Amino acid sequence: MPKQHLKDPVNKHSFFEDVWDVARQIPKGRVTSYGAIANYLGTKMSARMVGWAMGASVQAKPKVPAHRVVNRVGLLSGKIHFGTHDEMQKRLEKEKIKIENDKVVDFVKVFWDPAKELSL
DNA sequence: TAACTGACTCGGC
DNA sequence: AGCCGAGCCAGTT
Repeated sequence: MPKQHLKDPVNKHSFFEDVWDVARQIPKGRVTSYGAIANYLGTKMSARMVGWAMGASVQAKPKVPAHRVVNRVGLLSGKIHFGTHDEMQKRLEKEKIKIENDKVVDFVKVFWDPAKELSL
């Protein structure tokens, strides 16, 4: 993870802020994918950076619901980055999102696409 | 400085 | 239907 450099990516408008801004708009009880966010930002090929930005979301001032962001198949690929591998699942279940075998049940139903929801 | 890695995704075989 | 390789951006080694 990035050390505290002189210029904090948090205060600086960057790709991170955009990702976090979108992630913060994810409705409760819904989830989205890294690719969906990347696509909304216009960099669909860089879905990796979205996930990487999520890793940096811990330093985001307004907390970012990173637990609502999963990979394209609804797999909780980033659960290990929540301290304990149960944290992400617990948070999702708290929002009435069922998790089965580290996957989001009814992923299609709870899926929230920023490119469609926010471009209205 | 160059090479590797990663909370991803898509297309080809 | 499942496995493999390529592209992406930034930070780390």
